[in-house]
Amino acid sequence: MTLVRVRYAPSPTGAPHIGNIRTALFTWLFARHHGGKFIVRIEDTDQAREVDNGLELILESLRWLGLDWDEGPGVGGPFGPYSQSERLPLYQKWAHWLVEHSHAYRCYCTTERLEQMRKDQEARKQSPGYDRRCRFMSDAERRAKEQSGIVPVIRLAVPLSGATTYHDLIHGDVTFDNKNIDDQVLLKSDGFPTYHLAVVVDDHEMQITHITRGDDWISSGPKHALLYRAFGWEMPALAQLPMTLGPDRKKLSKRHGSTSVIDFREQGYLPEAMINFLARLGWSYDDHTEIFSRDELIRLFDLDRVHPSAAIFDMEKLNWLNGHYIRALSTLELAQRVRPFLDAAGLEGDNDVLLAVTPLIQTRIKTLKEAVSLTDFFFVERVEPSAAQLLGKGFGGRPDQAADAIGAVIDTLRALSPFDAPALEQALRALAERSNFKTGALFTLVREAITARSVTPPLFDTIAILGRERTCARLEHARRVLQAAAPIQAP
RNA sequence: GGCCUGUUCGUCUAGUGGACUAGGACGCCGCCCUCUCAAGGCAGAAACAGGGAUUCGAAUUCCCUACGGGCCA
Repeated sequence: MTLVRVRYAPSPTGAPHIGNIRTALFTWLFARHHGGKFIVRIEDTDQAREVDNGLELILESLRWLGLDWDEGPGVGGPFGPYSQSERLPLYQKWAHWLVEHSHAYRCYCTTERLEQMRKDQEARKQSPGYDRRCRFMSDAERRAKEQSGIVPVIRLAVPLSGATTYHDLIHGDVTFDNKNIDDQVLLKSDGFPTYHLAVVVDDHEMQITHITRGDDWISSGPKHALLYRAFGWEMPALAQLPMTLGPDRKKLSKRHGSTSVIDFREQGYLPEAMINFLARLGWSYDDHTEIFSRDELIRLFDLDRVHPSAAIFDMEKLNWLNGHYIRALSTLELAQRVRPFLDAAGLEGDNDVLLAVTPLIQTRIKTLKEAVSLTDFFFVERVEPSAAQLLGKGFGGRPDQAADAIGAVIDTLRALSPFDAPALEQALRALAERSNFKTGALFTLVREAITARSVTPPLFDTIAILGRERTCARLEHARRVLQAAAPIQAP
């Protein structure tokens, strides 16, 4: 069995989106499962669409997910260079080889002529495609064109009849009538190859054994099959993987909000959750397993269990998985991963406080970023609940009563020892009973007073971590807010 | 528009002619737990796109239609 060699071949046109990176994941898993090589090749021949830091965004995405590459940018390898822009002479050589062997020809048509042709075809409701005017030129005509200074493009000479079939590991045999295949441009007049030429030459030169790509390339397959045949090269196995669609069933794009992998990192998703989620989008192992570690995926993944139809990106399921992986972390690990998000929010978290708070939020957050809104009140000096917030439903029309309740809580806390969660719970429940407050109402009041939020970690743990002094200071402040809101008492 | 491709609960999927009263997961609904919110436990609703054909028997094979998607402009 020959060594598996597969490649991920992105264009540096921006941060890779989730569908694109899933193809990378499937490719990487396939390589690792079979003990083969995973190669990254940069398809940067379309200079117009390139983005400045495009390459860095690609590598950053791969690194974050832990998809390491054996050959490519930064690591080199025996088949370099790994950027197509550095391989132009190679494409030119093979393009001319094709012309010499009559599998391709020079085309001198101007863009104006091609546009006119296209318009005519449209007007006549014909399917668009090059009309092959330059394919059957006499040598004299050709020489005249050359002498007039026109720089030709090189086009593939597609057989005029018959059909081309290629095999796809996901879709089976795919057949196209040759009459429906365009005489595709292979080499542009500026000497740059088109995708079709470059991908075939590179995959062959780099000894790729399996081509993996999105199935939006299905209709380009015959051109590639024809090229392999013309060159006399063996075509690699082909697996055209299903697309990822947005909730509206359209090809995933920026229109669907944050779709780049980097965005997900910034929103607080874990790479292990992302990998698990992406792997299960279009692939399954059996009828019940949902959670897969990276090692399990490497062991179990193969192309034969990839589903052929497109999959819709399901944010809810990602959230669930992310929550699952967050819950599986140790306290220390979770605290370490949360820290950068606190920093980004401008909260200087005391380390001991963070470590104490982390277990309280572990089952309550689905993303690391959510830790910020759930814990920020621990890391600021004071909070500012409004009177309306404090009163809530429990003390609806009675600010005076609420203020008295807070006073009683302060007295209780001042006298309490030890100042820990069980003691706090016991004392405050006793207070509620003796003062005829509903526990829910009292606890909600205290919660709002010390956090200015209606959703928080468990109250007694929160108070214990906040400490007696800060808790009482916040309660005093809340009492003043309530007193200010209370109607003037009759003398 | 032409060509190609796909179609099992809302979503991701299991299913390769009889074990299917179609299984699991997310989500949803209800109950339990409960200081809020989660997590957790239990229970529930929810799908073979439609029509033909093959077969004793079809989610599973074939054909047609419909719909979705992609590519070419």
